[in-house]
Amino acid sequence: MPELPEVETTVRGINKVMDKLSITDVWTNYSSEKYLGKNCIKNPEYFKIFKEECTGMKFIQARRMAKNILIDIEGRKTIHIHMKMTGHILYGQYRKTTKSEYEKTKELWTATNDILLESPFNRFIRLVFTLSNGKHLVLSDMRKFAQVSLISNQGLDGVISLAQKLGPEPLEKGFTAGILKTQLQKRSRWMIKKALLDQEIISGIGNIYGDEILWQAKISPERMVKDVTLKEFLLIHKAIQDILPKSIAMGGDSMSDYRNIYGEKGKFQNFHKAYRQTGKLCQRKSCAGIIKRITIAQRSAHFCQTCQN
DNA sequence: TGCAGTGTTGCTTC
DNA sequence: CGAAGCAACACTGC
Repeated sequence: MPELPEVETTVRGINKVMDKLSITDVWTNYSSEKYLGKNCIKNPEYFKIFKEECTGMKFIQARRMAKNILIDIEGRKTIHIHMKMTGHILYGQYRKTTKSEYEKTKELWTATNDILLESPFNRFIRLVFTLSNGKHLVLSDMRKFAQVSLISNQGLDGVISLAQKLGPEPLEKGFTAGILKTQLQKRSRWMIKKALLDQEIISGIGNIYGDEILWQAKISPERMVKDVTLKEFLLIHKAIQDILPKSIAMGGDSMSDYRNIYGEKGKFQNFHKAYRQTGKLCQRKSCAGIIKRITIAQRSAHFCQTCQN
Protein backbone atom coordinates (compact mmCIF):
# COMPACT_ATOMS: atom_id res chain seq x y z
CA MET A 1 0.00 0.00 0.00
CA PRO A 2 2.38 2.63 -1.19
CA GLU A 3 1.82 5.98 0.47
CA LEU A 4 4.06 9.04 0.25
CA PRO A 5 7.24 7.52 1.80
CA GLU A 6 6.99 4.33 -0.27
CA VAL A 7 6.42 6.22 -3.53
CA GLU A 8 9.26 8.60 -2.66
CA THR A 9 11.62 5.67 -1.99
CA THR A 10 10.61 4.10 -5.31
CA VAL A 11 11.15 7.32 -7.27
CA ARG A 12 14.60 7.84 -5.76
CA GLY A 13 15.46 4.26 -6.73
CA ILE A 14 14.28 4.72 -10.30
CA ASN A 15 16.38 7.87 -10.67
CA LYS A 16 19.42 6.00 -9.38
CA VAL A 17 19.23 3.07 -11.80
CA MET A 18 17.65 4.64 -14.91
CA ASP A 19 20.23 7.39 -15.48
CA LYS A 20 21.28 7.49 -19.15
CA LEU A 21 19.20 4.43 -20.07
CA SER A 22 16.54 4.08 -22.75
CA ILE A 23 13.46 1.90 -23.00
CA THR A 24 13.99 -0.70 -25.73
CA ASP A 25 10.80 -2.74 -25.32
CA VAL A 26 7.56 -2.89 -23.32
CA TRP A 27 5.51 -5.97 -22.40
CA THR A 28 2.35 -6.46 -20.37
CA ASN A 29 -0.13 -9.15 -19.44
CA TYR A 30 -2.59 -6.70 -17.92
CA SER A 31 -5.85 -6.83 -19.77
CA SER A 32 -9.33 -6.04 -18.63
CA GLU A 33 -12.65 -5.57 -20.37
CA LYS A 34 -13.51 -3.07 -17.69
CA TYR A 35 -10.85 -0.71 -18.96
CA LEU A 36 -11.84 -0.64 -22.63
CA GLY A 37 -12.29 2.94 -23.68
CA LYS A 38 -10.06 4.24 -20.92
CA ASN A 39 -6.55 5.62 -21.08
CA CYS A 40 -5.06 2.71 -19.22
CA ILE A 41 -2.70 0.00 -20.44
CA LYS A 42 -5.27 -2.62 -19.39
CA ASN A 43 -6.98 -1.63 -22.61
CA PRO A 44 -5.01 -3.56 -25.30
CA GLU A 45 -5.63 -0.85 -27.92
CA TYR A 46 -4.21 1.77 -25.58
CA PHE A 47 -1.25 -0.43 -24.72
CA LYS A 48 -0.32 -0.65 -28.41
CA ILE A 49 0.01 3.15 -28.53
CA PHE A 50 1.73 3.23 -25.12
CA LYS A 51 4.36 0.75 -26.29
CA GLU A 52 5.01 2.64 -29.53
CA GLU A 53 5.41 5.94 -27.70
CA CYS A 54 7.79 4.55 -25.07
CA THR A 55 10.01 2.35 -27.20
CA GLY A 56 13.35 3.90 -28.09
CA MET A 57 12.90 6.80 -25.69
CA LYS A 58 15.57 7.95 -23.29
CA PHE A 59 14.78 8.26 -19.59
CA ILE A 60 14.90 11.84 -18.33
CA GLN A 61 13.76 11.78 -14.69
CA ALA A 62 11.29 10.27 -12.27
CA ARG A 63 9.16 12.45 -10.01
CA ARG A 64 6.64 11.87 -7.24
CA MET A 65 3.32 13.70 -7.13
CA ALA A 66 1.24 12.63 -4.11
CA LYS A 67 1.14 8.82 -4.47
CA ASN A 68 1.75 9.01 -8.23
CA ILE A 69 5.00 8.12 -10.00
CA LEU A 70 5.77 10.29 -13.01
CA ILE A 71 8.55 9.15 -15.34
CA ASP A 72 9.54 11.80 -17.89
CA ILE A 73 10.91 10.38 -21.13
CA GLU A 74 12.02 11.84 -24.45
CA GLY A 75 9.36 13.09 -26.80
CA ARG A 76 7.70 15.28 -24.16
CA LYS A 77 5.96 12.28 -22.68
CA THR A 78 5.46 11.21 -19.07
CA ILE A 79 4.69 7.68 -17.91
CA HIS A 80 2.13 7.93 -15.12
CA ILE A 81 1.98 5.05 -12.63
CA HIS A 82 -0.35 4.78 -9.64
CA MET A 83 0.51 1.65 -7.65
CA LYS A 84 -2.78 1.62 -5.73
CA MET A 85 -2.81 -1.26 -3.22
CA THR A 86 -0.23 -3.90 -4.01
CA GLY A 87 1.84 -2.40 -6.82
CA HIS A 88 5.57 -2.04 -6.59
CA ILE A 89 8.35 -1.35 -9.06
CA LEU A 90 11.32 -3.72 -9.29
CA TYR A 91 14.59 -3.35 -11.17
CA GLY A 92 16.65 -6.34 -12.19
CA GLN A 93 17.69 -8.90 -14.72
CA TYR A 94 15.10 -10.77 -16.71
CA ARG A 95 15.68 -14.46 -17.07
CA LYS A 96 13.57 -17.33 -18.18
CA THR A 97 12.75 -19.99 -15.68
CA THR A 98 11.23 -23.43 -15.55
CA LYS A 99 8.58 -24.72 -13.20
CA SER A 100 11.06 -26.80 -11.19
CA GLU A 101 13.52 -23.96 -10.93
CA TYR A 102 10.74 -21.67 -9.81
CA GLU A 103 9.70 -24.12 -7.09
CA LYS A 104 13.23 -24.00 -5.69
CA THR A 105 13.51 -20.24 -5.79
CA LYS A 106 9.98 -18.86 -5.54
CA GLU A 107 10.86 -16.59 -2.67
CA LEU A 108 12.97 -14.62 -5.09
CA TRP A 109 10.21 -12.73 -6.78
CA THR A 110 10.41 -10.01 -4.23
CA ALA A 111 13.64 -10.95 -2.50
CA THR A 112 16.28 -10.44 -5.17
CA ASN A 113 16.96 -8.90 -8.53
CA ASP A 114 16.13 -12.12 -10.32
CA ILE A 115 12.78 -11.61 -11.92
CA LEU A 116 11.06 -14.86 -12.71
CA LEU A 117 9.16 -13.54 -15.65
CA GLU A 118 8.02 -16.50 -17.61
CA SER A 119 7.08 -18.82 -14.82
CA PRO A 120 3.37 -19.57 -14.92
CA PHE A 121 3.45 -19.19 -11.15
CA ASN A 122 4.82 -15.70 -11.16
CA ARG A 123 1.46 -14.11 -11.66
CA PHE A 124 2.37 -10.79 -10.14
CA ILE A 125 4.56 -9.16 -12.76
CA ARG A 126 2.19 -7.25 -14.99
CA LEU A 127 4.37 -4.80 -16.91
CA VAL A 128 8.00 -4.96 -18.08
CA PHE A 129 10.17 -2.21 -19.54
CA THR A 130 13.29 -3.66 -21.16
CA LEU A 131 16.17 -1.23 -20.78
CA SER A 132 19.18 -0.42 -22.95
CA ASN A 133 21.56 -2.10 -20.47
CA GLY A 134 19.70 -5.42 -20.81
CA LYS A 135 18.02 -5.11 -17.42
CA HIS A 136 14.34 -4.51 -16.73
CA LEU A 137 12.08 -2.21 -14.79
CA VAL A 138 8.91 -4.11 -13.92
CA LEU A 139 5.63 -3.50 -12.14
CA SER A 140 4.58 -6.25 -9.76
CA ASP A 141 0.94 -5.95 -8.73
CA MET A 142 -0.85 -8.86 -7.11
CA ARG A 143 -4.34 -7.37 -7.05
CA LYS A 144 -4.08 -5.61 -10.43
CA PHE A 145 -5.43 -2.30 -9.15
CA ALA A 146 -2.46 -0.28 -10.41
CA GLN A 147 -3.01 2.10 -13.29
CA VAL A 148 -0.49 3.07 -15.94
CA SER A 149 -0.92 5.57 -18.74
CA LEU A 150 1.03 8.05 -20.81
CA ILE A 151 0.69 11.79 -20.38
CA SER A 152 1.55 14.01 -23.36
CA ASN A 153 3.05 17.48 -23.25
CA GLN A 154 5.21 16.80 -20.26
CA GLY A 155 4.86 19.36 -17.53
CA LEU A 156 1.73 20.82 -19.10
CA ASP A 157 -1.81 19.64 -19.82
CA GLY A 158 -2.15 16.19 -18.34
CA VAL A 159 0.26 16.60 -15.46
CA ILE A 160 -1.37 19.88 -14.48
CA SER A 161 -4.86 18.40 -14.57
CA LEU A 162 -3.58 15.61 -12.32
CA ALA A 163 -2.02 18.13 -9.94
CA GLN A 164 -5.19 20.20 -9.77
CA LYS A 165 -7.00 17.38 -8.02
CA LEU A 166 -4.32 17.11 -5.34
CA GLY A 167 -3.81 18.99 -2.10
CA PRO A 168 -0.44 20.46 -1.05
CA GLU A 169 2.64 18.27 -0.62
CA PRO A 170 3.20 17.91 3.15
CA LEU A 171 7.00 17.85 2.88
CA GLU A 172 7.33 20.94 0.71
CA LYS A 173 8.73 24.06 2.36
CA GLY A 174 5.55 26.09 2.06
CA PHE A 175 3.44 23.53 3.93
CA THR A 176 2.80 25.35 7.19
CA ALA A 177 0.45 24.47 10.05
CA GLY A 178 -1.74 27.32 8.82
CA ILE A 179 -2.10 25.72 5.40
CA LEU A 180 -2.83 22.37 7.02
CA LYS A 181 -5.58 24.00 9.08
CA THR A 182 -7.09 25.80 6.08
CA GLN A 183 -7.06 22.61 4.04
CA LEU A 184 -8.55 20.38 6.72
CA GLN A 185 -11.26 22.91 7.54
CA LYS A 186 -12.58 22.43 4.00
CA ARG A 187 -13.93 19.19 5.47
CA SER A 188 -15.06 20.65 8.80
CA ARG A 189 -17.94 18.21 9.31
CA TRP A 190 -15.83 15.14 8.57
CA MET A 191 -13.99 13.02 11.08
CA ILE A 192 -10.31 14.02 11.14
CA LYS A 193 -9.15 10.57 10.02
CA LYS A 194 -11.25 10.70 6.88
CA ALA A 195 -10.13 14.25 6.07
CA LEU A 196 -6.43 13.37 6.47
CA LEU A 197 -6.78 10.64 3.84
CA ASP A 198 -8.48 12.92 1.31
CA GLN A 199 -5.92 13.54 -1.45
CA GLU A 200 -7.63 16.82 -2.39
CA ILE A 201 -6.89 18.09 1.12
CA ILE A 202 -3.31 16.82 1.62
CA SER A 203 -1.22 14.73 -0.78
CA GLY A 204 0.24 11.38 0.06
CA ILE A 205 -1.23 10.27 3.39
CA GLY A 206 -2.93 6.85 3.53
CA ASN A 207 -4.28 4.59 6.23
CA ILE A 208 -0.98 3.68 7.89
CA TYR A 209 0.36 7.21 8.22
CA GLY A 210 -3.09 8.59 9.05
CA ASP A 211 -3.27 6.37 12.13
CA GLU A 212 0.36 7.02 13.12
CA ILE A 213 0.01 10.80 12.77
CA LEU A 214 -3.13 10.91 14.93
CA TRP A 215 -1.52 8.70 17.59
CA GLN A 216 1.46 11.05 17.87
CA ALA A 217 -0.84 14.10 17.96
CA LYS A 218 -3.02 12.42 20.64
CA ILE A 219 -6.20 13.05 18.66
CA SER A 220 -9.00 10.54 18.20
CA PRO A 221 -9.65 9.57 14.56
CA GLU A 222 -13.35 10.15 15.27
CA ARG A 223 -12.90 13.82 16.19
CA MET A 224 -14.75 16.22 13.91
CA VAL A 225 -12.41 18.60 12.08
CA LYS A 226 -14.47 21.57 13.31
CA ASP A 227 -13.61 20.60 16.91
CA VAL A 228 -9.84 20.46 16.36
CA THR A 229 -8.12 23.32 18.21
CA LEU A 230 -5.32 25.51 16.90
CA LYS A 231 -2.88 23.80 19.26
CA GLU A 232 -3.93 20.44 17.86
CA PHE A 233 -3.44 21.53 14.25
CA LEU A 234 0.12 22.38 15.27
CA LEU A 235 0.52 18.89 16.77
CA ILE A 236 -0.82 17.23 13.62
CA HIS A 237 1.53 19.33 11.51
CA LYS A 238 4.46 18.38 13.72
CA ALA A 239 3.51 14.68 13.54
CA ILE A 240 3.40 14.81 9.74
CA GLN A 241 6.81 16.49 9.64
CA ASP A 242 8.24 13.85 12.00
CA ILE A 243 6.67 10.67 10.69
CA LEU A 244 6.87 10.94 6.90
CA PRO A 245 10.63 11.74 6.75
CA LYS A 246 11.30 9.11 9.42
CA SER A 247 9.65 6.47 7.26
CA ILE A 248 11.48 7.66 4.12
CA ALA A 249 14.74 7.30 6.08
CA MET A 250 13.71 3.71 6.91
CA GLY A 251 12.96 2.93 3.27
CA GLY A 252 9.18 3.00 3.76
CA ASP A 253 6.70 0.56 5.23
CA SER A 254 6.56 -3.11 4.19
CA MET A 255 3.80 -4.38 6.45
CA SER A 256 2.02 -5.41 3.25
CA ASP A 257 3.49 -5.96 -0.23
CA TYR A 258 5.68 -2.91 -0.61
CA ARG A 259 9.32 -3.47 -1.58
CA ASN A 260 11.98 -1.10 -2.89
CA ILE A 261 13.20 -1.49 -6.46
CA TYR A 262 15.71 -4.15 -5.37
CA GLY A 263 12.96 -6.18 -3.72
CA GLU A 264 14.05 -5.25 -0.19
CA LYS A 265 11.64 -4.45 2.64
CA GLY A 266 11.45 -1.08 4.33
CA LYS A 267 11.55 -0.93 8.13
CA PHE A 268 8.80 1.45 9.22
CA GLN A 269 6.36 -1.40 9.94
CA ASN A 270 8.55 -2.28 12.94
CA PHE A 271 7.80 1.06 14.58
CA HIS A 272 4.02 1.34 14.37
CA LYS A 273 2.36 2.80 17.46
CA ALA A 274 -1.23 2.35 16.29
CA TYR A 275 -1.69 0.90 12.81
CA ARG A 276 -2.57 -2.80 13.12
CA GLN A 277 -1.57 -2.84 16.78
CA THR A 278 -5.08 -3.86 17.92
CA GLY A 279 -5.10 -5.24 21.47
CA LYS A 280 -1.57 -4.09 22.26
CA LEU A 281 -0.65 -1.79 25.10
CA CYS A 282 -0.33 1.87 24.09
CA GLN A 283 3.37 2.72 23.90
CA ARG A 284 3.00 6.24 25.24
CA LYS A 285 4.73 6.76 28.57
CA SER A 286 2.36 6.50 31.53
CA CYS A 287 -0.59 5.50 29.32
CA ALA A 288 -2.07 2.12 30.17
CA GLY A 289 -4.51 2.16 27.24
CA ILE A 290 -5.13 -0.61 24.72
CA ILE A 291 -5.12 0.02 20.96
CA LYS A 292 -8.60 -0.38 19.47
CA ARG A 293 -9.69 -0.94 15.91
CA ILE A 294 -12.81 0.76 14.60
CA THR A 295 -14.23 1.47 11.14
CA ILE A 296 -14.37 5.00 9.75
CA ALA A 297 -15.67 5.55 6.23
CA GLN A 298 -15.28 1.85 5.39
CA ARG A 299 -11.62 1.88 6.40
CA SER A 300 -9.93 0.54 9.51
CA ALA A 301 -8.76 3.07 12.09
CA HIS A 302 -6.49 2.13 15.00
CA PHE A 303 -6.06 4.31 18.07
CA CYS A 304 -5.71 4.45 21.85
CA GLN A 305 -9.01 5.35 23.48
CA THR A 306 -7.19 6.42 26.64
CA CYS A 307 -4.76 9.05 25.37
CA GLN A 308 -6.28 10.02 22.01
CA ASN A 309 -9.27 12.25 22.58
C1' DT B 1 -15.17 -24.29 3.99
C1' DG B 2 -16.49 -19.66 3.55
C1' DC B 3 -16.26 -15.20 4.24
C1' DA B 4 -14.47 -10.93 6.27
C1' DG B 5 -10.46 -8.19 5.97
C1' DT B 6 -6.84 -5.82 3.44
C1' DG B 7 -6.68 -0.04 1.41
C1' DT B 8 -6.79 3.44 -3.12
C1' DT B 9 -9.57 5.64 -5.92
C1' DG B 10 -13.39 6.59 -8.82
C1' DC B 11 -17.95 5.56 -10.02
C1' DT B 12 -22.87 4.66 -8.87
C1' DT B 13 -26.74 5.16 -5.99
C1' DC B 14 -29.78 7.30 -2.96
C1' DC C 1 -24.80 18.25 -3.71
C1' DG C 2 -22.99 15.01 -0.42
C1' DA C 3 -22.57 10.75 1.88
C1' DA C 4 -22.51 5.89 1.52
C1' DG C 5 -21.31 1.89 -0.70
C1' DC C 6 -19.38 -0.77 -4.19
C1' DA C 7 -16.07 -2.26 -7.88
C1' DA C 8 -11.58 -3.20 -9.65
C1' DC C 9 -8.73 -8.13 -7.77
C1' DA C 10 -6.21 -11.79 -5.19
C1' DC C 11 -4.70 -13.60 -1.26
C1' DT C 12 -4.63 -14.35 4.05
C1' DG C 13 -6.44 -15.67 8.26
C1' DC C 14 -9.93 -16.89 11.37
